[in-house]
Amino acid sequence: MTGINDVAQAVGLSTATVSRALRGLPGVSTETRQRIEAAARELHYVPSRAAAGLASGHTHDIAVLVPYMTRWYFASVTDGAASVLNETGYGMLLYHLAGDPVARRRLMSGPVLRKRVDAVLLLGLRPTDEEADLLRQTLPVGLVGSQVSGFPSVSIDDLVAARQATDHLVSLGHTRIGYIGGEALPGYQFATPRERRRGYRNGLMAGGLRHDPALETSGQFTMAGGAAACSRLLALPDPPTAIFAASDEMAFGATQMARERGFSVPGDLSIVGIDDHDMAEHFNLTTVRQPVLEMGQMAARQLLARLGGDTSDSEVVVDTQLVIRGTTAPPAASRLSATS
Amino acid sequence: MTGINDVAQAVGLSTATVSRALRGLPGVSTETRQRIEAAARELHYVPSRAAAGLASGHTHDIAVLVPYMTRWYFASVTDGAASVLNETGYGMLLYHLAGDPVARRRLMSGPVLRKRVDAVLLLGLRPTDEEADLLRQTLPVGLVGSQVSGFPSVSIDDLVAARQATDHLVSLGHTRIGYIGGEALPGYQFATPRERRRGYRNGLMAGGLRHDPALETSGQFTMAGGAAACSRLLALPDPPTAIFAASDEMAFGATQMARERGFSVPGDLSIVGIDDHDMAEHFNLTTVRQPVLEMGQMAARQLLARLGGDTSDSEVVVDTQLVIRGTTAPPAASRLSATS
DNA sequence: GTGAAAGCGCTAACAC
DNA sequence: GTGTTAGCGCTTTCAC
Repeated sequence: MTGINDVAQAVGLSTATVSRALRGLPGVSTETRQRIEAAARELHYVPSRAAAGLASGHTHDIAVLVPYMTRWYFASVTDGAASVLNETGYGMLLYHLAGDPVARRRLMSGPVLRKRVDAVLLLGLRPTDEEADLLRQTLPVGLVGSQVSGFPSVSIDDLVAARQATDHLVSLGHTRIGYIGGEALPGYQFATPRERRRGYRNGLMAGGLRHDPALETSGQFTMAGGAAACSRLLALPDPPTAIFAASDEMAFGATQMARERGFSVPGDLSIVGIDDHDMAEHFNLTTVRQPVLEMGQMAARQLLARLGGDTSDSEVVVDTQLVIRGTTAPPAASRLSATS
Repeated sequence: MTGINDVAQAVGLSTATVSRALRGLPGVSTETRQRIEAAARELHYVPSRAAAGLASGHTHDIAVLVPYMTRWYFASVTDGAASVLNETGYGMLLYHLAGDPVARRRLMSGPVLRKRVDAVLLLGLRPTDEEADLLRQTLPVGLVGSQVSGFPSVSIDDLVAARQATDHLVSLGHTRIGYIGGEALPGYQFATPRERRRGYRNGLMAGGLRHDPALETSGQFTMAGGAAACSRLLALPDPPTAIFAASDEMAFGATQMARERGFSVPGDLSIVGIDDHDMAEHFNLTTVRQPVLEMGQMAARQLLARLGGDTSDSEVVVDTQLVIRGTTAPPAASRLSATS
């Protein structure tokens, strides 16, 4: 394996100059720099990360911690982050923080990550206060999908997004609007499920509608869960004419289940989701779009900027947008009265 | 940050002994080992990977290269690999080899990876002959989803899987069987699309059926693509009574499209996929199951075994299994004649 | 603008 | 069973 020494000898300069030249540091004449770059390319020189890291204290790696790997949202954010990290020469170490709280504690508790990466990106996960304190002192941390003061983050306003969905249904004239939500992973306090439910309730209130607890159900953020939840709602004595599902995957399940039960969507039942999932267009689903891939990219850039010395503590809240497709319409009753 | 020296001083031993003890190497008395472990824990000692790597030549990191991050198959394999890697103390460096062939070349071409990781896992990707030669000489390489002689791999037999699906339809009595396939990413020669199509054709032949090129179409391995492909097939003058889709995601799209067009599934049209996707049960889809998560785990273990000195060159082919659910049935015609 | 030299924090021979 | 001693291949002062 060719090392920095080989390059230095090839051009008849010191390793110090080669190091500076190759990293784009100032204090190297243009001509020298070019000679060095040429030689490095010629020799297929690739610096050793271990050596560079040991000497400089920087690993050029970023850890990304995810609670789920196969859910579209997390895979997409990860994808976005990976693209900018890889482009800028950073490695992305991916950790799946599944059920195991021991692993989480070990990872989150300072030294492990500190010795391994330059920064951490938490997707969806909300650090506990204790973890927040620990991390804050050891590493730059970025959040996606949740906001914690003192940490840079990229997220949507879940309350607003839920309002956009609910308001849409209200404005169509629906008065019995069901909700399919879900719980945070035990031990992982996402704020998202809570906020979206709050948005739903606020939306009802703003529309002058009564909040009926029977219309609130859980779909566990999965398609099958959404279907089951929809099934329960439709079996109610006085079923809803519209459903707001807190994620597109649940909305897909709900839509399909409704049709399977003989309900027309949106004829008998309107359904709106959140995400604008890859498959949402295919399902012709009305939803509230969040730019997931871009959020991953932004978060990565934000973190890199921090590593570059930027100290601005930005908590970016990106806009969500109602995308009206074919699963929402005025309730049957109002259409009848409109035509009568 | 506490280093190995601090631990050594705390117990009054040399760093060499501490290093041996903490890595579980032989030649340390049990009592000493325990004292060292206690001290290390007490001091929250975490070894520096950079230093260890520089000294030993091992990074304890594994690179995982994927062509798509958000597709269920790849996310699941990655998930499986991550779980075993993380458990064993290895880091998983994830690289998204999207469209960019330059990035691919750079990564695949020896030194970059060699200086960075102990081994590489290629998901779905098939190295070109040139890449294969380069990689073989620099690093242990594992493959998932494709087989290349000389590399350990974990895959299914795509030909067999496709036969299982096709044979199922044939045995139900279908004689006009459509195929929804797809192409490999340009520049990424997966064998999978080709093999599955071959299995389809072989299955027809084995069933004594004529192969009609008009019944073969592409769904690009996406749900929307599968829907479009189904639409095309159903618009044919003499449409198929059954469709084999080379992936569940395409099968989902096809199923939904068929129903949207007023076809009953499986009444008028049977549909079978491959994968046993998370959502397959929800769609009640008949499919050929491959144990995706487990394949990721196996591949990771295989690679770790290699790093541990195991030289057996195993090309594991895991069994696939027909899972009969509710989207396949005998063709309408045969049922009519059966009751008449 | 360039070079010399001292580490970074471990591991691996080799000695005892 | 344990200690000593060289490095691993870079980066980083500090000189010049």
